[in-house]
Amino acid sequence: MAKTRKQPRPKAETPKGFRDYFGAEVTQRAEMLNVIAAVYHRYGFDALESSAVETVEALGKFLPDVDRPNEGVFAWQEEDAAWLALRYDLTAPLARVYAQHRNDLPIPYRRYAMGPVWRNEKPGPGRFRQFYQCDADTVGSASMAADAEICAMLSDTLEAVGIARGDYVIRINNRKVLNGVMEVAGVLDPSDPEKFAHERGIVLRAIDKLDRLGPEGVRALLGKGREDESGDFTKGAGLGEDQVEVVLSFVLGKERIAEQLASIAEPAGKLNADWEAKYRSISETIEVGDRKSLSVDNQEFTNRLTCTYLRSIVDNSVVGAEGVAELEQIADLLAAQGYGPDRIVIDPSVVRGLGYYTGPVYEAELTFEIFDDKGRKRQFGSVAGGGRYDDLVKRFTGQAVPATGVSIGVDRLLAALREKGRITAQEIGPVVVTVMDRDRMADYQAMVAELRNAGVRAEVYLGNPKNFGNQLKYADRRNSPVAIIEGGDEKARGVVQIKDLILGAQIAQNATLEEWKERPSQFEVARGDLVAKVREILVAHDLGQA
RNA sequence: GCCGCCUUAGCUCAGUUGGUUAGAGCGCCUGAUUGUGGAUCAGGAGGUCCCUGGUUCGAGCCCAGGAGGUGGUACCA
Repeated sequence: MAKTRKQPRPKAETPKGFRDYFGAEVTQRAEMLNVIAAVYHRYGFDALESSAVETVEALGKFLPDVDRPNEGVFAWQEEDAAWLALRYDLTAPLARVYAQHRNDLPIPYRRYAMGPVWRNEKPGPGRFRQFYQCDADTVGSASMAADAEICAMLSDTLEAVGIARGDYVIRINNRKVLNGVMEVAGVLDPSDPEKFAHERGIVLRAIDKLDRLGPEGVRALLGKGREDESGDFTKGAGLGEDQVEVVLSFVLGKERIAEQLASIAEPAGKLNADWEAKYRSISETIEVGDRKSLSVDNQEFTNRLTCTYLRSIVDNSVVGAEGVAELEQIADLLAAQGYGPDRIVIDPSVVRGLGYYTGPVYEAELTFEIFDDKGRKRQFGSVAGGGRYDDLVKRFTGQAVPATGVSIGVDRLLAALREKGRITAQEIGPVVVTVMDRDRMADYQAMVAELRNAGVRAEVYLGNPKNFGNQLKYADRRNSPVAIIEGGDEKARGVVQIKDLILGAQIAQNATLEEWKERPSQFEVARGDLVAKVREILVAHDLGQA
């Protein structure tokens, strides 16, 4: 016989950056998507499910001067030479859908969308190449009310999925204010927008890193550059000291205001008298840094204060002043609905993705502390973000269409809730009906059918029934709450044994072998009472409805 | 992309100046118990020491290159 060449076995592995999701991970995500969608829907947004594949052209991801798409997208070339790609977010597809169907869609068009997106990037801890997003956007409204509404909705959504008020904060900034600051700092010339574009990029990225690098790190990046611990040098924006100071006074606005509140003896020279009078009155009644202790009136005041402060910086810039006015509008609209700075706060250090945003930008951050396996403190970054992008649809239609929206990173949010202990990845298994007599399988199937009809998750043990112990081990591994036993004995007497596995585990914690062998967690009931007893146990463990 | 660290059993990790047959804990399997999971006890299986080459009488250990992982940094529509 000819030797058949052994084919090398394929290695069973998930490609790097991807992962498999099991049991509770899948159901919990689906549940979370439902909760989020329900809030979006309640706010008047319509569902939209668009194609997962887009033309690279529609995504706008062709590299400049090259006929190849941007790395970072999963793309491939069709035989007719067209490039297709997996979507990398849900916003670009929305712009395409809106442009394509605009004659049939209401204006404004409000839609929500959810699903996986793909990015061909270096994966990191908690960063995958496929992940779920859940977006809501309003296309065709330039009103700040649209932006304020998105922020309010984001707040509601986070609380709906189980993030307690005070465990998160939504921070708002405005790209126009940022541009105003750039103008004042001399890195943006309104008459020549292209000039200093490179420097502005560095400045924006530097601001984005305030969290990680601190004020001094940002200062270095704004100036000559910064060397990190590994000796790697990052070139800075090369700003002069005065310029750096302007940007920093902006970015650190939140802290500066707090400082000023703390020391009434050192009022800020730049701020006007009106402001001083107000802050004098509130600084006597609040603990600085403890936002929760502010009364509602004063909370509202915090955002006003920030606006006043920002205006003092960008006073000489037209777009800057416009941006501040927009922020004020949003803050007022939110305050009128009762969303104060304990939930939504104006924070000049928010920059966000830099790309297509043209006005207000928002970011939701979780504020509770979590610890990793090694006990180190870790911070959860942002779990949601968004903003106004008034130019995205224009790429298709040539007409400016204002739009604003938000995107929630569902997987990160889930991970956060798990780490917080709000939900456990452990899934409760089904009730397991054990098989004592192989030829009475029909009896066992009948039991399981009764349980299922009563709405109880249940299954018959389908493995090799020879070793009875293994059946209970199986139930244990499945994290089953209850096991059912009906041997010849019980059958003859018309009863069944019902084993409360959760109670059993609890008893075993500190029971002797003898006590355990007594089987205090096992109950004998009449065959007819099977379903009732099982439900009773489930209810006792808070696992089912009565 | 750049810099550092790491790679030994399913998992977490020991492993002496380079020396015979490479270890532990946990997990897994079997039995004590063919009708009782998680406890206890006894036993057992499980290894390309990341790969390739080099030095050496001899390499898990030393050297070179490569791969993979990880941390930092950069980029991220």
